[in-house]
Amino acid sequence: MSNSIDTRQRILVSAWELIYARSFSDVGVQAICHHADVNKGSFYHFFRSKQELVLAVLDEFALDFEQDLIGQALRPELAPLARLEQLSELVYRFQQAVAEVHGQVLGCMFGNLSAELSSLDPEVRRRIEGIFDRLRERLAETLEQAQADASIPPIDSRASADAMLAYLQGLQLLARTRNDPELIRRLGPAMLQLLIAPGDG
Amino acid sequence: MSNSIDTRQRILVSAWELIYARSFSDVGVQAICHHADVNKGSFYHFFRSKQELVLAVLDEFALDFEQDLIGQALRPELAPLARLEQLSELVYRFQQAVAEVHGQVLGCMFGNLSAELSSLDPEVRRRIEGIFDRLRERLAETLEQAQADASIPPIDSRASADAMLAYLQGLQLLARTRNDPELIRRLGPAMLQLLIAPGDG
DNA sequence: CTTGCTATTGACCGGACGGTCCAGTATACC
DNA sequence: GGTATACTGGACCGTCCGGTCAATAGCAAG
Repeated sequence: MSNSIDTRQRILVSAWELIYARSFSDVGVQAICHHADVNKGSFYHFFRSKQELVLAVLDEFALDFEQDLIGQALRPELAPLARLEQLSELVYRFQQAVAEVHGQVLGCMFGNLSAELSSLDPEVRRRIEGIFDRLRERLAETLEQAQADASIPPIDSRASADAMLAYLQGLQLLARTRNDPELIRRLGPAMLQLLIAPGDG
Repeated sequence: MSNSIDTRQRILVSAWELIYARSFSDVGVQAICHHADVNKGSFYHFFRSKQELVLAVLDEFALDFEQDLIGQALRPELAPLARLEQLSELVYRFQQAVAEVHGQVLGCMFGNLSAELSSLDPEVRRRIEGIFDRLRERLAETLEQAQADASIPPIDSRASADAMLAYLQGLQLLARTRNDPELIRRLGPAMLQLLIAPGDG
């Protein structure tokens, strides 16, 4: 039992690592099993299909991801705007570390999967949409707090959060395309300029 | 001879359409041939491999893409900032039209391919990097003209162009993930707020 | 009419794919 | 101990993959 949970977890971690480094289509079930030191029969004991696996991977690591984000950037003890600066810095450091390990900037796992699979698998698309929605809400809360203490003028916080989310995604995609994490360091802070005036939404 | 050029072109167009609607990995050579009404042997007469095909597709449609962009948005008769607004509007209209035809927002072909293949095929990554670089230069020129007529304060035009490019990519990716083209219409214009001060680059 | 090149056909290849099956093993509860 | 259940091992399946090949057709030049 304790071993079986571990097996399932090893599969999830292996899938995450391989798919992030390559792509969903490029990584076969066989390769995931081999990397996790598990047999195919076990794989299909825990997951009905490859598509169900990727859904489980998304659920699993979206949680970790949000925890990291809240723990390291969106910390309540920081001033609201400082949290956003910290977020951009965190994205940079993460991409930079990934690039050192893999020899390639890999961008955002969720963004990559969305680009690859959104038009092929509606369920995958919806999961990633959910992840982005929750992140948007966190950003919007932060922006509302910044408005409350008058650090920024009144804005449409949801729209602004969307703009910032899009910008961060775009930066990571561009950094991946250029294979240059420094782009994020230089341009990330401009995220704070993406405040959207309220009204016409 | 005239027929053979046509065959090659049909393959390119089919590949473009299918890969854009699905993904590179999901579309087989067989499917492309069938869609183009061409035999596999002919395919491999014109292209050494599937990877060479995708490079040819990128070269072919990057040109069309730039022509469209210059013809419809970056028109010299418009004021510099109006060109940028037009660009965002053009992106919106394109994604909206695609969504109507396909029933799904598909985002930017180049961004999608970069997300899927950048870590798998360095040559593909480099091509898309080149496409983005040329677009960046166009944006930077426009921003310099806006500075020249004092529409905007002095900025780092290359950095600002990168930021705007990233933002547009991010918007398209988010629109794809949400399957909602209206996001681009609402948030696109904020692109103009992404001016990066000169100096610390 | 022949030569030579380009374009086309479609059968064919080995291998990898996602997925199935089931016998065997470990574990937990009675 | 017995028995149900969760898990593992690994052979096996049909299908599709990217890619090859030899034969052929079309055509221009001599």
